Amino acid sequence: MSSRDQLTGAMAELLWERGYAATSPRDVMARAGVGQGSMYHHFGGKHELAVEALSSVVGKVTGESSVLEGEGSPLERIKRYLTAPRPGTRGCRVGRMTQDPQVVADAELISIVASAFDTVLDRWERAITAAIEAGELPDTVVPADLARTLAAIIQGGYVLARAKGEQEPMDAAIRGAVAMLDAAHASVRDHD
Amino acid sequence: MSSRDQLTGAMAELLWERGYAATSPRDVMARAGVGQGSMYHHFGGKHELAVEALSSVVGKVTGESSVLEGEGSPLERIKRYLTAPRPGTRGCRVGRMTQDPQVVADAELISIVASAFDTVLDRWERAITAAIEAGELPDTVVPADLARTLAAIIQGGYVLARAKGEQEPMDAAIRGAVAMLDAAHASVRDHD
DNA sequence: GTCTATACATTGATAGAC
DNA sequence: GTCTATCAATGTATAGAC
Repeated sequence: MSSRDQLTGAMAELLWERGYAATSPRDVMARAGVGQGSMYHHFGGKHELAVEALSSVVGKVTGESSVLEGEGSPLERIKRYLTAPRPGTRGCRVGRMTQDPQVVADAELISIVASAFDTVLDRWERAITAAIEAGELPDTVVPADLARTLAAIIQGGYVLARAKGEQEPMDAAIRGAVAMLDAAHASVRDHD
Repeated sequence: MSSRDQLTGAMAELLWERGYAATSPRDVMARAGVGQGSMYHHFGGKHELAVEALSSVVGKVTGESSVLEGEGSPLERIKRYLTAPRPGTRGCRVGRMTQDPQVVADAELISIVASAFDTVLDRWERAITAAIEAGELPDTVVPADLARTLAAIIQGGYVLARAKGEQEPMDAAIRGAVAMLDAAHASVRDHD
């Protein structure tokens, strides 16, 4: 693997583990196993390296086809996506960036984060719309709203898990969400 | 106001605006309008000052009686608490700390955060239990789970709002949550 | 109690040899 | 392309005068 790839890989890991502000070029070079000159040859500096690393992470996450667009009924897909395994205490690779003041102040970095959420929210919205059309959710539900609610539950689950240093709050938040979706589903069926 | 109070106040503000790692003792002293000697006279260092400032913030937030324990039916109180104004792009004073690697690694700081969430989650849980007993939510709902779901929606709402630099994602997430609670409520009534 | 001066490590970047 | 040496600025803390 090239020095360049070693560097973006190491930066991606460190962005996840420590965030942007807390990661120094020295940390990245040490993990990548390359010298200082190598890094400043391939990249203009920390900012440029982070842009490339974060873009790569977001590309991988939003590039792969989502469970939300897979097999099964819309509500099944929604619940399957919600209950997919998520190590809560490690935090979200993308969402964690929003709490880093240096990232939010950096137009280029925050726009990568914003567009990643746009992509995910769009998938949520389409799955929810399909669920309403399939009669699995009441038509009083606004897809754009519920999309943000469900995305927030995952993001907030990470916050709760990190606050306690345990996985359980994340899992509990997801179980509660699924229970609410089931109750909403029940409220539609009863009106048939 | 004493220098000591100026310092804790300034640190509390900066913890909110920039987090712990990104706040230097120099920043705090500048905002507090005191010299260096003054700070190191009152506090052992940055850590000690942050502990006092964060404890004070958490004390104020969890000390005041919550809307969750106020007037109205349990479900009304839950919805009123959810829809209380929250400037999303500023982030949560407490929740933001969980994404700061230096805070999570600091046993004293993270325990302040954890206990703040414990307090809030306990209030959520009691209100939800009361709503179930009042027949406003289905008894299939697990209070401890839904408490974490609703707390996560607020925390995740901050993340989405900061990602976009807008208030709207937070408000949308809350509207979606209220809609789901209403749907769940409907599913109970129909079974009467 | 508060101030200024100073110390020492780390950060992010540059210079220049190979 | 990669290395080591070095730099100016900043972060955190101490010293010592008043």
